Amino acid sequence: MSLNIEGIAKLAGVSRSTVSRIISGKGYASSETRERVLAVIEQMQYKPNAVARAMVSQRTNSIGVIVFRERQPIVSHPLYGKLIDAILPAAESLGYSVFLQTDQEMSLRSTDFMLEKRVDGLILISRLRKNVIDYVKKFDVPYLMVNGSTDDPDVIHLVSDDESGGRQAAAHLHGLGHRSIWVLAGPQEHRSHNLRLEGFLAWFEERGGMEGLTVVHSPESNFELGRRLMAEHWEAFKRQDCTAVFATNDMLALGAMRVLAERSVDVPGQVAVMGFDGTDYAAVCSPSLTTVQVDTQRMGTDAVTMLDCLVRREGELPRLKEYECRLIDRQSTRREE
Amino acid sequence: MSLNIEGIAKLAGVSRSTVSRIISGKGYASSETRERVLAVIEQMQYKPNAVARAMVSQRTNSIGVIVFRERQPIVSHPLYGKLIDAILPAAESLGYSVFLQTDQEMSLRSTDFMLEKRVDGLILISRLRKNVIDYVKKFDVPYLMVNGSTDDPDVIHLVSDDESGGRQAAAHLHGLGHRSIWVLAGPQEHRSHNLRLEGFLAWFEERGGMEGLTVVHSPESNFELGRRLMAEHWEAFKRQDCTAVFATNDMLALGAMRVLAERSVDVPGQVAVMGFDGTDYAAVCSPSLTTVQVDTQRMGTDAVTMLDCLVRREGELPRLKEYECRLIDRQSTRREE
DNA sequence: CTGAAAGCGCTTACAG
DNA sequence: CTGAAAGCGCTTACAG
Repeated sequence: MSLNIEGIAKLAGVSRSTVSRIISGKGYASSETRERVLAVIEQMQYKPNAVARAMVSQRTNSIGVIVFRERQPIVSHPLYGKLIDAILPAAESLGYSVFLQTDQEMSLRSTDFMLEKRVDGLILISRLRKNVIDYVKKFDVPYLMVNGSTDDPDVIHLVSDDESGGRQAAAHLHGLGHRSIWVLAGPQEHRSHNLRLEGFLAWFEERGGMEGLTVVHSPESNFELGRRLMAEHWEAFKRQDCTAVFATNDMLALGAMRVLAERSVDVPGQVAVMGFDGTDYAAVCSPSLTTVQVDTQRMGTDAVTMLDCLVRREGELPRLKEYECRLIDRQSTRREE
Repeated sequence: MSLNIEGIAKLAGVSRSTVSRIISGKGYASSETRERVLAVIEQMQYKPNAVARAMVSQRTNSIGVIVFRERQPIVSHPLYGKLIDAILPAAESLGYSVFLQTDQEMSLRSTDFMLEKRVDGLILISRLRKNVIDYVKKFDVPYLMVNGSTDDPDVIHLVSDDESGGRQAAAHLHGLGHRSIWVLAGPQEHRSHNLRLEGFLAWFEERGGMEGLTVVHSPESNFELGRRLMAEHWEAFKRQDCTAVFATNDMLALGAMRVLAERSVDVPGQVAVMGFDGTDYAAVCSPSLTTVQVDTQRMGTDAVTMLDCLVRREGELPRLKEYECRLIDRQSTRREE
C-alpha cells in the first residue's frame, strides 16, 4: 500500500497530474502515455487512496446507515436485515460504500460518528427520537428515514402502507368466514403497529362493525410477548369461540402459534392465524404463516436512489413515499377441503 | 459542516495547532485557553473531519466486513446477521466504524473497494475463494476470516467446533433411544457441514457403528432443499422406520419438518428432529427445534478484538480459534411422558 | 504553553 | 497533450 500516485508517476515517467487524469478518465492524455501509465498501475496493483480523493473532492462516496433499536436482534432482525440486504447492493451499484451502525441507546453519538466520517448522506432506519432528527437537520447532510414515523413535514420518509395492509388482512379473514377474531396488537406508539390495527378495524367498521372482535394489546412485538398473551388469554379465547388470530407482526403470530401447538389446537383446522411483515420466519414455519408482506426490497433500493438524488442535488423528492403491502396466503389460514 | 479547525481557531483566538492539541487531549494547553476553545467547539457544534485526520494519521479507524455469499439472504441470513450484530457494537466500542459489504460474485471487487477506502483491517465472512485470500495477502492490510475454511496456514480464522457439535448431536439422539436416524447433510465442500456430518458419524463409529444410519446429501443448505429431499425420500424413510432426523443446519431441518407436518407426522412423538446453528428460527418454530448453537456472539466480538490487535501490531495471535458449540434441547426431540 | 511550517495523497484550474 | 502549483483539513515535530 506504500505506493502512491507520485510513485506511479515516476515509474511511468510522467507527472502526478497526468496519472490523475488518466485514472479519472477526464482530461486529455495521448493513448501512448495512457497505456504506459495504465500498465504501471496494473502491474503495481496501485489502489488510489479514496481518503485523499475525498479530501479534495469533498465527497466521500460513502453513506451511513443507522438502525435505531433498543434490543437485539438488530441487523438480524427479520425486517431490518432484509432492508439492509436491499440497501447494500443498491449502494454499491451507485458507487457508495456503506457504514453500518446500530444504535441501542437511540442517542446522538451514532450520528456524530457518521458526521465526522463526512458521509455523503444518511439513511435512518426504524423509529428514532425526535431529537435525533432535529440534530441531523442542523447539519447540511442529506438524510432520509425508512420505516420510522414522524410528523415533521421536512423529513423524507419511506414507509409501507400499513393501513391498507391491515384492511387486506381483515378482508382475507372475513372472506374465509371468520366471525370471531382475536387481534394481537403490537405497541401502538409504533406507526406501523398502530396503522395495521387501525386498518384492520376500519375495514369492519365500514361494513357496519362486527361483534366478535377482541383486541389485546402487547407492549412489545416479539415472540415471547405473543406467546405470553396468547397463553394468558387462552380461556377467554376458547370461551369466545375465536376461530382466527390476527397479529400485527409475524413474531407475535409465531408466539401465539406456539401456544396453539402446545394446546394441540390444529392450525388452520380449528384456528387460523395471520401475521404481518412477510419475514422469512413466516415462510419456513409449519404450518407456513399467512402474512402481509412489506416491500423491503423496493424500500431499500429506493432509499438509496433517493438519497443519491439528494446528494447530487437533483430533482424534487416527495416527502412521503408509501409502499403497497401484499398479502401472502399460506397454510395457516387455508380452508379445509 | 462548513466550519473547520481554522474557523474554530480564529473564533477562539488561537492557532490551529492549539485547537488540535486540545481536541486530541495530548500536548499542553493552559486551562484557560482550553476552556475557551472547548466552548467554541461546543457552541459551533464542530465535528472534526475524520477524513483529514485519517489522511495524516494514516489510520482511518474503520474496518471492512465483507460477507461472501452467492444468494440472498446475506445480512438477513440467520447466522451472518447474528455475527454482524455482534461485530458492530464491538467495533464501535474500540472506536472503529464499519464498512459492510456483501459480495455475491465472490470477486475481488469488494476487496478493492475496501482497500481503496484504506480500512485499517478486514473481516472476511463465510466461504471465500482462495484467490480472494491470495489477493488480500498481497497488500499489507490486516485481515482475518470468520466461519470460512482454508488450508492456508497463514490465515487467522475463527470457526465453531463443528465436529464436536456433530458428536453432541449424535449422543443426544442416541441417548434418547433412536436407532434409525435419517441424516440430511448440507454441501460437503463447506467446512462446517462436512465436520458436522463427520463428527456425527464418528461418534457412532467409535462405538462400533450403528446399522440404521441413512445419509442423504443436499447440494444446498436451505429450507427448500430440506423440504424437497425429505419429500423425495419419504417412502424410504417410512420403510426404514426412521425415528429421527438430523440435519446439518436449521434451515434444512425446518424444510424436513414442513414435510412431516404436511404428512401429519407428529414431531417429536413419531419422529424427532434436530438442526444445527442455533438460529432464531429454531427457537420460534413450533415445535421448537433442538439444535446445536454456534457461538456467534463470541466469534463476532473476538473477530473485532483480534483484528484490533493486528492493526495495532500487538501480541501474538493463534492461527485458528475454535468455538465450542452448545446443544439446546427443545421440543422437537422431547420424549413423551 | 503556543504558533509557523511541512506534509498526508490526491485533484483541479492554469499555463505552456 | 502535459506539468507546476495550490489546496482539501487536519497533525506533528520543531522553535520560541
